[in-house]
Amino acid sequence: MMSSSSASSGCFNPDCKEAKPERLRKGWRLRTGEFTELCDRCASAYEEGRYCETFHSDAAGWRNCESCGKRVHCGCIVSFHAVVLLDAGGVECMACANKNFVVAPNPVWPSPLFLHLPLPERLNDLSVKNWNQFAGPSAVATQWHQAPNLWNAATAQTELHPRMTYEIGRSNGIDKLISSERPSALGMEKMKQSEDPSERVTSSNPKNFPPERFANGHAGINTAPALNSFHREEIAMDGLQHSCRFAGDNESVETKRGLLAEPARNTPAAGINYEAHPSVNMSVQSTPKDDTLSSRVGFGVPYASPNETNGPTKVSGPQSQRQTPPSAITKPFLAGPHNGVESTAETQVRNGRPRGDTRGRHHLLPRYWPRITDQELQQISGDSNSVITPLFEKMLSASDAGRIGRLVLPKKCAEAYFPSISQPEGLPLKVQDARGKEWVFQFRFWPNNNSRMYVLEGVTPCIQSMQLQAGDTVTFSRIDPEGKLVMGFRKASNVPPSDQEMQTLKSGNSVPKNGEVKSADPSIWSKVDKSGYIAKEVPRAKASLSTKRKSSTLGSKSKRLRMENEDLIELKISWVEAQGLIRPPPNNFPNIVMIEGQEIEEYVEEPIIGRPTFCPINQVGEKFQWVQCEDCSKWRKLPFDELLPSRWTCSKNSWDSKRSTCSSAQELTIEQLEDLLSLKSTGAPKKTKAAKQVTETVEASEGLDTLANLAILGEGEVLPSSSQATTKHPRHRPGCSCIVCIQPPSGKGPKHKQTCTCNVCLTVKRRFRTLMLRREKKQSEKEAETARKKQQELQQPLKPELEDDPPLSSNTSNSSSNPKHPLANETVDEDPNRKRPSSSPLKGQIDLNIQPEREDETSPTSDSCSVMRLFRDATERYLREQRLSSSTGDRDPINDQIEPAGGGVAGEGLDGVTCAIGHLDGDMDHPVTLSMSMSASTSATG
DNA sequence: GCTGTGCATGGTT
DNA sequence: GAACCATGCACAG
Repeated sequence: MMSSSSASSGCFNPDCKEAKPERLRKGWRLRTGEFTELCDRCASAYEEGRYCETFHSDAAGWRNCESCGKRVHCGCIVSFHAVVLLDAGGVECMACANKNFVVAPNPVWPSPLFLHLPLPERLNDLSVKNWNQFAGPSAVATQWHQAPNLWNAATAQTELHPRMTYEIGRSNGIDKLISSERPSALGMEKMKQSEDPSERVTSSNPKNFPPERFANGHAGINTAPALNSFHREEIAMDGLQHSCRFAGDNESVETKRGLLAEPARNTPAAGINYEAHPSVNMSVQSTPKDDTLSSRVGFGVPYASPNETNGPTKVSGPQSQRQTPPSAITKPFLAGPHNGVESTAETQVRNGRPRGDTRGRHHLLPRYWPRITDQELQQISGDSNSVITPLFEKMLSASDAGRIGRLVLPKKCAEAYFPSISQPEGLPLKVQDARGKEWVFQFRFWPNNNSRMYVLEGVTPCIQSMQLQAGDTVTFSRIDPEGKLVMGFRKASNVPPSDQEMQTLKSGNSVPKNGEVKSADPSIWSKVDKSGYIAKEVPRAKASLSTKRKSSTLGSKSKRLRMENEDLIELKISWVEAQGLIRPPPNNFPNIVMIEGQEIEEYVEEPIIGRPTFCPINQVGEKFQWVQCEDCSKWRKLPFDELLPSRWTCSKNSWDSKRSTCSSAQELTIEQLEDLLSLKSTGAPKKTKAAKQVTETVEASEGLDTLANLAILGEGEVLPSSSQATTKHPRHRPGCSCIVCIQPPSGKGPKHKQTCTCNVCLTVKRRFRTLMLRREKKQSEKEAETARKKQQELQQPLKPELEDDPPLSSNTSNSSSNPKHPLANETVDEDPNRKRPSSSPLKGQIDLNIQPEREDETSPTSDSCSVMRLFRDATERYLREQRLSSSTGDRDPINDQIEPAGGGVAGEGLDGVTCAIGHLDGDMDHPVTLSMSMSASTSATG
């Protein structure tokens, strides 16, 4: 093909005989970005779609439309947009493609409308993105080296086959919208007349989709999952042409702007974007001048069918494309070496930076593929006409969600979708949240192992405002035409399982393991990941599975995700909660079976997984239930007999229209909430027969009680578990008041003071009192007598250092043989490797900031044993505290109440443990039996 | 002693 | 085995 320059004085068409046309008209755009100049005759032929039959009639590449049989040329750039490559091979003319697409939307089909755009328009429309993210002046000077990457960003989404599959499957997906909006069999002329045919293709708001939308159009494309790889190829090629156009000419930026999409002009920082756009950096060298796009574009997956070897692009086979990760399709010309065509040298030149920099080479890991839903798109875009281009997502780690305020960005994502930064200081980056609020983060990196570690700093306010926690997912999208970065989020409970995770489910990793709870319906198996957290709801499977996936590969040396005691606490809670979640189907009553001492309800029919509620009875004997909104965590009052879905939100509150939105105030006061929470231990959910039957002992270890107990028992000591909110139990809900969640990572953050009156503290304190009173009530005379004797023995001062290994020599000596000395037994059972911090600074007080410490050796396969040990440890600590308290005389009234029964307390606590985990000794008065049992467990565990 | 920062470490992919 | 990345941790303010 001739270069445009060669045609500067004559018709670009080499077959044109008219050497000196009177005037030249613009034809198709060249890869350099310029337009061909054609004589009137050729231009008319081009515009009327007769160019190929006029000038290429003898050329190769003619084929017949599979539908109408019409002879169509598909062997040149001119005809490129007039045909569609079929999945099964062959081609269709655009008219037929339109018809067929409407009749039977092919999710992997291109947008005929888009393809119908006259090439120049398409080229224009597919202009580079305007990124106007920079918040500071420094940003102005910063170039977005990522033209390819941006293209990737733009096109990647459509390559996300998992996402595509997901969206296509949606009944209200955009593909549906597309097909419904797409006029049938629009002729080329009609299409040409369309102000913006693309809007019918891509706009989620077709009626008012501004024409410029498509100008930044990959976003729109991205929201149209039905667009197939062919479409993407078009985009990619056009993108290439665009890039080449910028690279190939020396026009000023202003001139370039003229060729760029209009909308950017409307954006305040458009200049920045254009100027900074990496396209400018691209080199002519990257634009070979072949006639066949495919040969130059070099799609990563060469999948031309034999029938299409003479086709214009050799880029059919969208199936294979769909199987490629996000960047695959654009990578060939955008990102470098993966296409097998583009040389490293080319890439280096093109990107204007050393190839050592891996920018653009973003084979994003699947876990970063955005799985944004329509709902989320809607959430982000609101009612505006914005087009969202999901870029990537990331599940928040504990570090990300912690108070440090640093969100670690996946390197490839950062390099692909964020501006290029050369200095570690990085750039301020404006990011808009889903509510439209704009945040400015510092996008920067740290050198790390000859690489970079990208972070967004200062995200804490944003994270907090979105009430995000570890395990939740943030999504980064670009909103067009503004070109803004948008940070959406998805709570862990809303995460649809990814393909990967579904596969994980199917794989051996999904084999129910210890602690896994299974409902009758395998599809809604509740999961206990290694964190011990049971996925209470089906949609929560992802987070759980994700964690599980991580955990599944953990070696025994993994300290990060090793099952820790806090998880075990949760495991315990979850068992009970799981009972409460599962409800028998209507008119069915479960059988109670004993499995390892634990009462399990056995359902003949599938149980119902419902949302746990609290069902108190008010003063007039009226029963109702309280349920917590999944989204806002507010409690709503509902009729008692309503069976609620596992995911219940305020919007489903049809019983109280005043409180049917999350914005409406909570009916409960804090005090009432306390009562409500406490009710959980006494009132229990509707069901939980097992919990009812084991009453107090289970109560003592149930849910918040457990936490309260541990907090109490720890009394300032550090439990052998980390309290860091890590990804290992990422699915605490907003407002979760567990000890884990109220403690920021690394133990940093505000501590709860003893005088703190927050819900958590109040509840813990109140539970403490309740439990202590309860225990006191249960003590028998004999126990009391025994305890008093023991107490007398314990009156001897304890050396602080001996706390790590309680001496009790008199007991230790006979602990193994004397079942009447549980404390001694515990001493023997003490794990010598267990790290014990020094004594608590809060003697005799409730340490609300209890920070469990990691257990050094915990077998993931011995959950129940570990639970036992955990409780044993907790009890043990409590006893030690009691002893200290006794010896120092620093007693609080509550402790005094139970002090005489130190052993009894231990026994009861242990009994509680026993009961909870199914090692019923049957004799609550003989904790020693339990202790021995624990000993065995511990040894087995260790 | 707390917090923020920057880098190091080591588990995971 | 390299790259990635979650987290640890030393250090400075």
